[in-house]
This record gives sequence, C-alpha cells and structure tokens, in this order.
Amino acid sequence: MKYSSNVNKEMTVKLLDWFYANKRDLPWRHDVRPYSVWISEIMLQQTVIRSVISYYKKWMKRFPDVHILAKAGEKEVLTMWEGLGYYSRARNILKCAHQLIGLYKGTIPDEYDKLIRLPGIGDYTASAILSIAYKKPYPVMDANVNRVARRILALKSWDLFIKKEVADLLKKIISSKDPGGFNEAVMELGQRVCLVDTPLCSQCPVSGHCVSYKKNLQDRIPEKKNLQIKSRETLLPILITENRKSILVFEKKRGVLQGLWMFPGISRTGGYAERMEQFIEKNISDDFEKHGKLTVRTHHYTRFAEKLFPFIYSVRKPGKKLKEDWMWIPFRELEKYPFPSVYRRILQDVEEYMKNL
DNA sequence: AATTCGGGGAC
DNA sequence: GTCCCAGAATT
Repeated sequence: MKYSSNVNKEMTVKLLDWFYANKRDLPWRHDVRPYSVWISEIMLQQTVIRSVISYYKKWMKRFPDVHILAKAGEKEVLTMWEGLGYYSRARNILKCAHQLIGLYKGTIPDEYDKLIRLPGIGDYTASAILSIAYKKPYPVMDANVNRVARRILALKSWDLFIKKEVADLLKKIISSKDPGGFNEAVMELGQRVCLVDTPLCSQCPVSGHCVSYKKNLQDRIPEKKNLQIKSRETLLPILITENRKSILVFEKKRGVLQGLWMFPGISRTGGYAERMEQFIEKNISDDFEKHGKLTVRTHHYTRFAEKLFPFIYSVRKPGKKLKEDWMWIPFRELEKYPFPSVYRRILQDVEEYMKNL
C-alpha cells in the first residue's frame, strides 16, 4: 500500500487515548443498544450534532424501542422529525422498523450484508452500528473521517480520494478491542481538532503521522468544493376561511418533501397577482377577498435558494370541489401536521397577521 | 460516477 | 451571501 508507511497501529493507541481523555457527553453515548445507535446515526446523517441532540431525546421518550416505533403512523413520525430536514430519513426509519419486525423479530442484524439492505442504512450507518453496538471492526467513512484521512495522506484534490483505499487502510489500524471507540475518536478529532478551516494541529494526537502537517499543507487540504447555488422565486397564495379559523393546505404525495404539508406555490415568472387569482378562481372559489402580503422568506438549501412571496386571501364560500390531498385545517390542529421549516415559519407570520386583520 | 435531497448553523 | 455537516438513494 502506497500510503501506509505513516499510517500504523501507533496511531490507534494515540487516537483512543486522546478520545477517552476528551470525549464529550452526548445523549446517545449513554445508550449503546443497537436501536439507539441506529436512530442516532440516521439523525446524524448530514446533520450537525448540536441540531440532533434535542430531537434524539424527544424521540427516545416517545419511541423507546423498535416495537413502539413500528406501531406509529407516518404523520406523527414526520412531525417528530420536523425541522431536522432530509425527511426521507424519517420515512425510511419507519419502513425499516416494519422490516425489522417482519424479518428479524424486532432485533437489529449484526451482519453487514443484512444491514445494508435495510431502508436508510448505507455503508456508513451499517459500519457505525456494527462497530459501536456490536464491537465489530468496521471502519466508518463520514465527512470527518474523510477530511482527517485526506490530511494525513495529503490527498489534495477530491479526485485522488479513493474511498476503498482509505477504507482498507482504516481496516488495518482500527482497534479490534474497541472499534466503536476508534471510529468515534476519528470523527471527534475531525470535529474538534482537524477543523475544516484552520486545523488545530498543535492539539492533534496524530500530527506526527500527518503528511500535510509535515509539509505544512494542512490549510490547503482538502480543497474547497465550490458549490453552485441556484435560486428560484415562488408566489404563495395563502387561503383562509371567512371566519378565519381554517387554512388551506395540501399533503405532498410524491417527489421532494413527500409526506409533508404545504401551501400551493406558483412560480414567479411574468404575471403577478393575476396568476394567483386565476389559480384561486380555477381551483378554490370565485368568491374571495384579497388582503395584504406577508414578509418575504428566503430559504437556503444545500445547492438551492428559494424566495417565497406569501399573500393572504380569504374565501367566502369554498365553491369548487377541492383537489385530492387538499384540506381546510383549523389553525389549532396545525401542530399535528408536518411542515417544512420555512412553511412553519410562514404559518407563524399568518397567525401574527391575523391578529391585526 | 454524478445528482438529488430540500434543514440549519457558523461565519 | 457561502460552506459544511456522524450520507443514502437514485439515475
């Protein structure tokens, strides 16, 4: 192996010593049941620890084990997930719970090939469950491990990063007694020492093994990814009943944000108010009244920014038959429906606006 | 192999 | 505003 000279078993001991001297108190570290490891690892996919902690605690209180989880409905599960993002994770957790009951009597398999076939579980999560819950020597490859490995091996461009090669290397040095501790050690090192910008090499237990540090390249590795952000503008005609007790929303049945609820949106190109009002006449009712507009809310996603322009209309008599999946929902029941965060924010704006209507 | 997914926080 | 995060699924 081309890179292995500087990567050796000495690192294993140094990493573990550093980890147990600096280990943080995180809620999932008090409970290494396979179930808890599974849930926490799914929540942590592409999501920072700080955001996950409160969701994890709330989840374990409501769904302490897989049997209780498997009896829950998708709407409640998605509502518990509201604000965490990447909602297919929540739908897959429920799907996976059903499969665990059906295939494995509610236990979580301790074999890679079985785990990897379950919904929402890929290479990372399978390895995390095997190493942390079952103490099997499977190295994890997440964003932290990726960055730490790239720095240690001085792999500058992303093209040179060969995943399998690094995985093989980690497999050689992972602790056989404490594989979970080893994996958590590398991840925590990436999080707290081997930072994206300005790594704290003076605090690093394995700087002596790091080629980037030796060559003083640590600030230039890895290279920036240079994302391209696309933007979009959307009109939101928000319809409330004349008595101001209910609001029109629909459930998204397919595509992105599947299973979540939102307001109808119209792409903001060309005509403006006319298009919203045509939309209302066609789909809801001829008898409506226009009120004001709300604060414009911009929402940023990974490669995407959407600017939402909400307008309030009230409908005197809902004449037209509503499309499938659309419902008038009383404001007091909205908390039971999962909304994407930006829509939840706009709902707050609507209620605030109605106080002065 | 590359893109989608579509939240949130730190700057 | 930009970049990143205990990635998986899809094409």
